[in-house]
Amino acid sequence: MIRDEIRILVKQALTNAQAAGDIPQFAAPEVTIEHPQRAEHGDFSANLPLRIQGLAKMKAIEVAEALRNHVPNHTAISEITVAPPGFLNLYLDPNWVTDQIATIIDSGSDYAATQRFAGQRAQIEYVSANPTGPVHVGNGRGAAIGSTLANVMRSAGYEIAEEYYVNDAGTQVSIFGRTLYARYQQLFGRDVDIPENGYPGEYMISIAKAVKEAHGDTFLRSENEGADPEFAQIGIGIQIENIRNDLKLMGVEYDEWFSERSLMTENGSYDAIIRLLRDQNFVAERDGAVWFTSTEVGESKDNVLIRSDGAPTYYATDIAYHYDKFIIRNFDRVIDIWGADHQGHVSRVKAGVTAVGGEPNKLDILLYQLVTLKRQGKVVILSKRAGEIITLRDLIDEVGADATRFFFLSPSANQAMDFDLDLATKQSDENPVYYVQYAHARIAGIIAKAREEGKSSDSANASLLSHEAEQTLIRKLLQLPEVLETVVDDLAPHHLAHYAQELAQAFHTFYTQCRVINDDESLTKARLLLLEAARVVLARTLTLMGISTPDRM
RNA sequence: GCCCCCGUAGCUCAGUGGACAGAGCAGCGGACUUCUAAUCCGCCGGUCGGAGGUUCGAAUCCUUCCGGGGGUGCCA
Repeated sequence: MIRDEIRILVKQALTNAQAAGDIPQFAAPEVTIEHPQRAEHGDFSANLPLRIQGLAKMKAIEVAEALRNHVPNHTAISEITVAPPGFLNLYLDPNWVTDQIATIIDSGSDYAATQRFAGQRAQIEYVSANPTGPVHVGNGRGAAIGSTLANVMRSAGYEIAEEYYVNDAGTQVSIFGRTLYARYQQLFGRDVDIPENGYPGEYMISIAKAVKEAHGDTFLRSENEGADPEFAQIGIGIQIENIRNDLKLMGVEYDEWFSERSLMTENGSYDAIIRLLRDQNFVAERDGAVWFTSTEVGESKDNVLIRSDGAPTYYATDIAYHYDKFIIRNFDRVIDIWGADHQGHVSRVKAGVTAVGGEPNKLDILLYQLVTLKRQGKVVILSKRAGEIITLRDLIDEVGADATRFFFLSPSANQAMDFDLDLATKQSDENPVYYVQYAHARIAGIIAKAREEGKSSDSANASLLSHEAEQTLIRKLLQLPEVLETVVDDLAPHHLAHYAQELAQAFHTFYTQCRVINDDESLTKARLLLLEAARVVLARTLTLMGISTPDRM
């Protein structure tokens, strides 16, 4: 990308200036190139002179002058200026800019893809909500972040496995099973109550009905007997299918639904990590429970692996799961995306991973802050225990999948988020996602009309595109590679949502100021060419976000 | 108590070492005989929570205080 080329030019300028004796010798720091806020400061700027003025024992402005004289020629750069207190400002050549349109169109749906991480396998685990109930709104945020990050990382060359960890073992599942069995018995006329800490939601009745439909009274036992152990798993299976369908509404589909139970059966990772921890004397028995003495590896406290009732904790199976990710499947990189309510779990999972032979620096745990729903300015309480919960499916029904994803994607992950249902529904015309999609629809409309009129971009002369709005739009198109790099390096997909709005804005401004189909045949051709490039980049941006690209609205 | 996240325009948020701090919404004023007005243009709006410090330069880094959220289970 052009920013990288400019970075090399500036670095070379320093080397040249030092070789020429205009700047003293010293080791060059990392060169950073940025976009100045103000257009009169150029397309790119380097603050290197300010950074090295101390090393050079020169005034920054003099360093800048010396550097400017030694920047190698490059077809993309038409002018370099020095600005106080010591910036080097670089201006793109308008003809080089218009030449890039063809490159963008040629790349098509691969535009801004790179091979930066080619050959590396990364696993991204996200949502992983308990299969004991519906996915709620907060899980939707994880879904939007995770699937977008997966898309963008794939475009950077990673081979990505998207995965949902199914907590189909443990305490919550047995409570689920007991609740479901009570509902199941009720369907056969028995007067039983759901357990005290059970799941009161209506959906449990639906699952019970589904079991009854598929299996009849097969699972009905005598009154004072508990349910068949398999019964809960059948219910869990049904609920997983519901979750899969709900997430699919948002365009989220996984490569793997990984069963927690399997770790303790055919997978074997659970036994493996217990053995590994024992072999290293990281295990102690206290109060009838088995503990990981994680204080020995720097944790603030020890953690239980096996409860006094013999059941493994979530923590133990999570270590086993990560053992599977790192040791069995040997991923080069693992990214877990969790809600901030799991924040206390981060450090001890890393400690566990380290203790069983994984490399904690290959594990990134991306936390997103919690989502609160607001309706009529009031917070809607979200709880599986409360009678009325708003599920992800409800939200998508109300708001639509595209707006849901865009809303979840817009704020940075570590910003707590209010999802204003009134804004997202009643005032949906003002929703930014429509602004972006409308730009795409407008482009599609013009291209279709041009085709009807027999006009095309064949043998267009792009250098005619000298209008300020045209140049601004093309320069914005050229920024997508930079945005994607930031998204991957910072694990911050929200930048894509902001870029999408900036891109749409550049287009709408162009649309207003520059009529595409006009009396000047060669200008029409050139602008149609620009439209094709804009469509490529806009579609690419929306597709990476998992948002549709309507041709009309 | 301790740990994590946040505090930027009336509201929702970008910006996390650079130039005069930005956008959307809201408010005010303009622009449709034109390829979609779900649009565009202009105006208004800020002690970047407070105070110290580091730096040529701080919304950004450090310290401390205040305020909001989350965590601190033999739940997940």
